[in-house]
Amino acid sequence: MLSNTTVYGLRAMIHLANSDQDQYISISKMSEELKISFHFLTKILQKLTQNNLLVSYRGPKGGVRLSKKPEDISIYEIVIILETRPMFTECILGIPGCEDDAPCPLHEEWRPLRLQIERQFRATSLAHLAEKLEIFGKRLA
Amino acid sequence: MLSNTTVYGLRAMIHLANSDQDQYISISKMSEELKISFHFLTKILQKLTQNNLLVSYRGPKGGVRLSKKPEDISIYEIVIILETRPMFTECILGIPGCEDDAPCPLHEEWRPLRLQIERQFRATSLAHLAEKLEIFGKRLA
DNA sequence: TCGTTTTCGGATGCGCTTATCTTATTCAAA
DNA sequence: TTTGAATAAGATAAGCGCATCCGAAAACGA
Repeated sequence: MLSNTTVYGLRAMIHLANSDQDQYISISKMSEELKISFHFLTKILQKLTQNNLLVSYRGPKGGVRLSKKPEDISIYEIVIILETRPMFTECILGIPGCEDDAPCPLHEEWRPLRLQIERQFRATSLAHLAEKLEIFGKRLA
Repeated sequence: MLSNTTVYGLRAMIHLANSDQDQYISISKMSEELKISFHFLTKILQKLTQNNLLVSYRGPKGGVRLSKKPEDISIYEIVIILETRPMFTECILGIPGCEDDAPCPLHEEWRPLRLQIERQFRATSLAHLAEKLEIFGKRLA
């Protein structure tokens, strides 16, 4: 469903939303806590930084932090940046040009499901997920 | 969402449901009409044959045909056979051991969506899709 | 100014799915 | 019985996402 890259990015973002917003969090520390390869996580967070979801800072005491409040970041934004395929628009049979007025046989069944997934992703904020992490002790690794 | 293998398998099965059930359909002919590599399609249909969704016949006038009526084959069955990942049960954050009583932060949001996808896939038969193909002239390639 | 810490970004290697190729086997018709 | 048509199955290559590595640049502290 989601690529590894996206999954790692989501976990890292949830972790950041659950950390102190006023300081930069070191990528190496995060990679240890989330059990994600440091170099790989660096690559992923770079992409999120380039797309203005994160602010980075180099040097001692450096790291990354969220560019806006966790309430204002949806997991939809993260997925769109990290996922290479257009998962919220593509045809489930992979047929080029499949649209509402030129649909594949599965189009009518798939479209509402796809839309519902998109709505849920848009409606789910990092703050919401971080809160669950706090209250219910849910896991990221 | 679905692998290429599964997508090709689905298209071929819909095509078969839309063909004469009383004769074997040649894989080479099908590969031409669906614009799928012959050798690759062969591999996919072999797997469907091994899992008793198709019956094959070698030699002249050979090919494959559906093992039961198109009404009795759901796309769920096809996906389960061809998809390597357990897409109807796996955690969307890829966290091992994520379950109802040990959920990841996204678990509660994802579970109902996943279930709905599964229900839709179980409820959609090849006959239903083939009918659309007939009546509305929907495309497979 | 120098050394240390940390992110940045390009280059490289690995592994799995995808795709192709080749040989064997089966069956029907002439 | 021979020949050709067709699937079966294993071996092999290509492509891409995954993962790693390394040097460069930036920032801080001494």
